[in-house]
Amino acid sequence: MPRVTSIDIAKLAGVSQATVSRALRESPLVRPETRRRVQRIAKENNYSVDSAARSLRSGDNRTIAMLVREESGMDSAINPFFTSLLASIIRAAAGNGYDVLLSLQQLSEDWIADYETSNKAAGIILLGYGGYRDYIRRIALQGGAHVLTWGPVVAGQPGHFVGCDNRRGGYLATRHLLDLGHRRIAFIGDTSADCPEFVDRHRGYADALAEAHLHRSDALRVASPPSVQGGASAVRHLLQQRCAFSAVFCASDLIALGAMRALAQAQLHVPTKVSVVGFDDIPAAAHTTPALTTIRQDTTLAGTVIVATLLRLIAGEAANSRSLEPSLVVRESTAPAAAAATPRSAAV
Amino acid sequence: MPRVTSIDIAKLAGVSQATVSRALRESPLVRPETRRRVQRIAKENNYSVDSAARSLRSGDNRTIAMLVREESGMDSAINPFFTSLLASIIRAAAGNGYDVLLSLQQLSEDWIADYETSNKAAGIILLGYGGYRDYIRRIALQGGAHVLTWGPVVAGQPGHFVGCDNRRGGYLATRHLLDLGHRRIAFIGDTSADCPEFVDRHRGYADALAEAHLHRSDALRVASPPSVQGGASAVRHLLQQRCAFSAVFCASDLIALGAMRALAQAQLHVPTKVSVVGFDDIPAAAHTTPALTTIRQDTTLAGTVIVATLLRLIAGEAANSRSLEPSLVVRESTAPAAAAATPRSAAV
DNA sequence: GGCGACCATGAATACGATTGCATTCATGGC
DNA sequence: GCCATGAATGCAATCGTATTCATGGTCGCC
Repeated sequence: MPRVTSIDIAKLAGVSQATVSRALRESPLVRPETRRRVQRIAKENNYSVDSAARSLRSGDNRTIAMLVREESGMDSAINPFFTSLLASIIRAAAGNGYDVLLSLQQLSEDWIADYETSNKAAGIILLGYGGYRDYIRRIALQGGAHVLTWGPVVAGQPGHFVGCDNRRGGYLATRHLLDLGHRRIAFIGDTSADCPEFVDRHRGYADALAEAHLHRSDALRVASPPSVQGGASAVRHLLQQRCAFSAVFCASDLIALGAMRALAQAQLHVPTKVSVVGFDDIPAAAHTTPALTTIRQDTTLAGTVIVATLLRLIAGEAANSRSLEPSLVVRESTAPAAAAATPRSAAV
Repeated sequence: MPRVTSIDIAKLAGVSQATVSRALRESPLVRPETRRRVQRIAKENNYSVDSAARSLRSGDNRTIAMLVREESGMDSAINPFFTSLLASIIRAAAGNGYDVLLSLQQLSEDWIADYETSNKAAGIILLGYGGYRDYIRRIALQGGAHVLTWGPVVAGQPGHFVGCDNRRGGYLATRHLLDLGHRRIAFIGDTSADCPEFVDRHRGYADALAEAHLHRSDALRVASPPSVQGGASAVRHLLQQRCAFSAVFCASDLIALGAMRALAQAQLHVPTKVSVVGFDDIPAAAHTTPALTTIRQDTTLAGTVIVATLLRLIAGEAANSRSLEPSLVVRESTAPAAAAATPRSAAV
């Protein structure tokens, strides 16, 4: 069956096609009575404006594209933190009348062209591309596209960013452990440039240690991919090294989940023997046993800010990068340090 | 800056706009040499075809819309099983040259119109709408839209479905527990019409019990929302009732997570005191302590089948609903029944 | 050498809506 | 009684691309 067009509606309503268009866009130019009649007839005939035609003619596009980086090593699942963020972004976008196009393809030289240049989307959100500074810088300097990246805000860096204040988060986590009396606090997470978030979290960790006049030991710092497996093997590594520690700050909740699992397998009870703090506050964090103490990133707020900032960019207005404040959520995985019991003695 | 159009490229290449269009679409009508030159110039000038114009003129649309139902009670997170499915669908769609528009809005009378009638998408995938049979039936009978629903396949039901054979899954789970010697096996999950998946899983459970000539006790069946909290309170309820059981079949992994948590809190060790089986095989299932034995739904396959079926629908070809085979994944949360130790005696 | 076949290209049009401009009609002021 | 005013509507020109039809040139073949 052929598509119903505004011309058909015009005929049925006994008005011109122009009037139909105006009536459906709530234009004050058309008499309220006429407007309602046209709208009624349109609805009765199951008509709705062709978005391609509208977009072509009016030149405005009501969709934004979102590119989520796939952890190559991970099983096909999307990082749960991104899932929350993604949901919140979609909601915020919908609230502003925007649709969201979701893609998981690798960020490539052509990606921007494929989406914004081809007018599929009015703007682009990048999730998980914190490590692609150079690429993002190039795009930003080249101009022409509206790109917003979720990631650390660095002064002077070209491009637009919304992210969490990871350094502050790392500080809060470590400070919490220090306040509980812990002195030998391990840090698990990859601090290579691939993930600048983790670098900042480690900085916050170092800040807190320095503030407490504690020496930071390299033996207590274990690189790890941001996955459950990564966290588990990092803890195993730590135990093998027979390196004493009473607390672990994990650079992400997934790592923390793995760490808790490995600790349990080594008969090191959390939190009595070892305290664990994560980062992100993914939904699962509240449901582990024991429930995970962690640094919360408010994804609802983040989604709102991300969308608001991107829309400002699209509208051609000035938009600042913005760093969001994380907060400490104390649950069951942390407890005061027991003076005597060091993991070394407890470890097999 | 004004948009670069195919006319600009035509001028630069010294050919007509028609030739540009043809060259970029790899038309054999244009001489290979010319084609390459045009493509080069297009790339150099950062040009790409305006998708709105292309879609309007050619009448074909390369995006599909995906509507994911939000569990109203849940914290804003998307059900992790749907997350996996969603990722797999996006990948399959991309493999076929389709973009995916993701929406979380409530399914409403206008939703179809908003998306397919307005030509935003060529087809629609519904996730989590298994309970909306009536609505889906109406849409199917009304025709005009290409809708594919993830959910149980029911013979004679209008509309197109791809889903898991939940009854078979329920059977496999229960059968596994029976094989381990369990006789008092609880079922946790909502079996109201809201979630036909769960109804079928319960049927499979009943099948297995009947096959083993066991009497099915209503006391062992606890309704529960499909969430971690739901699973936890269901187990607490069961324990309060002082109803003996040595195994639990949970209608979803999230429920199972909650169940395991509640059992741990009640000092009932899994799997030595109580065995637990879940359903879905979400990523977290492999990382719990103990790791969860569960019924796997192959999301990668599901995504492929969903997209393939929908594309067939869009192409106007006949497409059958299809039921996918689930499989049992044995991990650590199930063990042979200990003849003596019934939870009743162990419960506080 | 002439004629049709064929290949590569260009000119022109249509997709369906938005919107500037023209038009109509009623009204009111002088 | 006539023109200026303004509200409501219609006309027609776009938006950028795909595609049909026409055209010019090349080639093969008798």
